[in-house]
Amino acid sequence: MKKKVAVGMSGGVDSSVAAYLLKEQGYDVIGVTMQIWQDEDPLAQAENGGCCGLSAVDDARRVADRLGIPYYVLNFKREFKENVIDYFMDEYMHARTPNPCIACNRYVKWEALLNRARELGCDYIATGHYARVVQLDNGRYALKKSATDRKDQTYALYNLTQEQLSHTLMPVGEYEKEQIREIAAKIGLLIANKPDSQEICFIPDNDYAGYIERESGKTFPKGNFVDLEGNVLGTHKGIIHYTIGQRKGLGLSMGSPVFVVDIRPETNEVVIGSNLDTFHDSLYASKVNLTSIDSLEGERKVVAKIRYSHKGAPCRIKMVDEDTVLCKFEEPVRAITPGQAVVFYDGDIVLGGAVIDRIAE
RNA sequence: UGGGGUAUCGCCAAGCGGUAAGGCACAGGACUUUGACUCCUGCAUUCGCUGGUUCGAAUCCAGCUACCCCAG
Repeated sequence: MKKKVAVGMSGGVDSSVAAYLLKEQGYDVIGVTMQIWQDEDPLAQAENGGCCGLSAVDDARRVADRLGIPYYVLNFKREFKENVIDYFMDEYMHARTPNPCIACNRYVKWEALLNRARELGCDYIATGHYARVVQLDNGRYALKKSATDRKDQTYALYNLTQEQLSHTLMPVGEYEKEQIREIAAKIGLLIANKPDSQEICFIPDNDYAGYIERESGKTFPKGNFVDLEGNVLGTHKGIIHYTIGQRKGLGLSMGSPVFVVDIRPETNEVVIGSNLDTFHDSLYASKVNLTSIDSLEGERKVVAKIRYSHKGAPCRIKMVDEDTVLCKFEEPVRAITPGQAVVFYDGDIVLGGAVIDRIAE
């Protein structure tokens, strides 16, 4: 009996080719698109081209027809609202910087989709991510970096559970992006040259601060920009507009570039410093999720990424209490940002990750 | 209202008679399944105002205006 797999199809190249590859590999494939957008206005939807996009359904359905697989649109609006949008807004309101894609992956693309897929009789779910899942000698399922250094999405997937990983297929992780586009073109998919998704999919105009104000109905008071000595440098637009390491949009003309080095919600201050002031060499992170190992004992040397596009930096990690890990870098890293994930790598394998709480001294 | 000084892009600032540097900010683009960072491009036909000298002035001269400092 063929194993049955539900492929999350966004209408993009990667997930479309993923469906094709799985079919070629002999799986019983069904295509599904997760309906997560909140706005029913077709005009607003047409604008949205991201991974969760709105041209998504048309494109995905066309691909499914082409591949000859069943296709369904599943409604995950509630799950997306509760686990991604609400979390996103709440983090910014607490002067932290969320990563909505990580939350979406864990709770919507995997948790919710896997449950629904099982109801449809599926053994696995699959996506078009550039990452691989492997089972290690210790029996655990781990994420492995994609075959190409140029595009690897394991960072955004670190928070998946063992249960989720054990029912996950990511065939695209074995290929280069160019190869995927070539395959798409070869099998006659119209979306072969569709641009990669980018930016926050549920905020089409990219004005996330305006979005938070509209959706929450709250306003966020102006406050002071201050330097590290406490001198007032100007007025900021409200704390939700800023993140650590930010340069643009401050409107501060200091003669040399200046950056956000801290955000203090208790005094409504945004602290400004030089580029050098954004570097620190250790951090505390909590909500630890381990993938390749059962538990983290003692100190361990790993490479850590502190944001999606970070190349990674060598460091030593150890647990300091039940759910907090201390990470000490060999060299200072730029803009350690509360709310962002820190993901630990042992070679190509994701050891685990956690959410950054604060800089450690 | 006696004397001295300064007035160049939103901010800082080169320029010193030969036809407006640069930095910051800002805008647009690239990059990017988060926010950022980074990179690329753009950004004063005009130099407080009005006259004058000169082939030619932001640069010299005169008057006016504004601000600053010292004397009051």
